[in-house]
Amino acid sequence: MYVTARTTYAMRALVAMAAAGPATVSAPALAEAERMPFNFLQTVLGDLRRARLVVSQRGNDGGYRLARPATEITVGEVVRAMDTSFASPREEAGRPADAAPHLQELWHAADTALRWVLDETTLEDLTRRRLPAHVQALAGMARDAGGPNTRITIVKD
Amino acid sequence: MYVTARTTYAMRALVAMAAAGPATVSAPALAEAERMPFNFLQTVLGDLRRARLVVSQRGNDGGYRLARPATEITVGEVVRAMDTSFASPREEAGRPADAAPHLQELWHAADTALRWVLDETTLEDLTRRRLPAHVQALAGMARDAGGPNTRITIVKD
DNA sequence: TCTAAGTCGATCAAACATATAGGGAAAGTG
DNA sequence: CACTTTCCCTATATGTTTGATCGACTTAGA
Repeated sequence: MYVTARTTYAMRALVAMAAAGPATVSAPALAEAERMPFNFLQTVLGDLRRARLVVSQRGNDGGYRLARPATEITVGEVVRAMDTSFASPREEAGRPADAAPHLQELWHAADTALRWVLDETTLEDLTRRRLPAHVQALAGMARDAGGPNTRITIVKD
Repeated sequence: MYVTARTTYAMRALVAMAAAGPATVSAPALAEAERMPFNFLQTVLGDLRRARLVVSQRGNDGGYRLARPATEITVGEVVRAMDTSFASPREEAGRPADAAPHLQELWHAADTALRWVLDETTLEDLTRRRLPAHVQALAGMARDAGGPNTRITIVKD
């Protein structure tokens, strides 16, 4: 229940591409700018390409760029593409337990809450540094909550 | 980014205990009722005990019971106690990336959204089968969303 | 043709998730 | 006390994921 390094690397690379506009950005340039291990970043970029979130250009002056406008790529989409834990073999394990029939409903609610944030924030929002209003509000709540309580942390980066 | 089997086993066991009221429930009884692998459940119950969410009683007619009223134990608390992925070595990896300074804020918002669901639902809510209003609303959204879109699935069970 | 750059696949160690097994310790019961 | 029930702890096994590295191959442009 956390965002993996893979995913944050992917997000950072994508935001960098969004910032570069229509120009291609080479993998070495991305690794340099974001201080990511180059070889690892390459495999991440390969995943992004196969997920059709970016397109690549080989040869001299090649590199990567977004496959679609930054306004049309949501964070949720990226997370789903990168995080292999989705639809994992663990998924189909249990039948709905008799003693806790409402657990399903609760997990669905949590799922929806998460999508409410991640599927409504685009790469453009991140580059323009203007998150959707409700996302900003939630982030504000997190800041103000104060106390050093343990928390559910899907936070990463 | 999914709820582990450990956590759902824990939740199911806890809901069963909440339903049993002040009486103790033995590990074999829980394993039977919930169809969980007995040996594995034992290690889960040990974790719950060390997290002081349940208390145990040995000997004849012993077993486990909630350490506090079901109204005072939230799902978020249980998830935090069970999911070892929190505060993992992955946590401290990266400094806030230059190119994506708002990513942090976004993850915080997602975190808050999740807690908004999980920290406001208690074991009592689950046994009484009456989830908080906003949680019900979110669950409803999930049902109505319809389409066979891929989704962020922290759903498990 | 030369070469910079992306592409692909193999490999690897460490951690984690999901179990299974078994021996020991404690708390009641007869 | 002996006995049973039940919890307690630790070790082992297996498969998957994560994070990372390396090297050989292919493509596109100068």
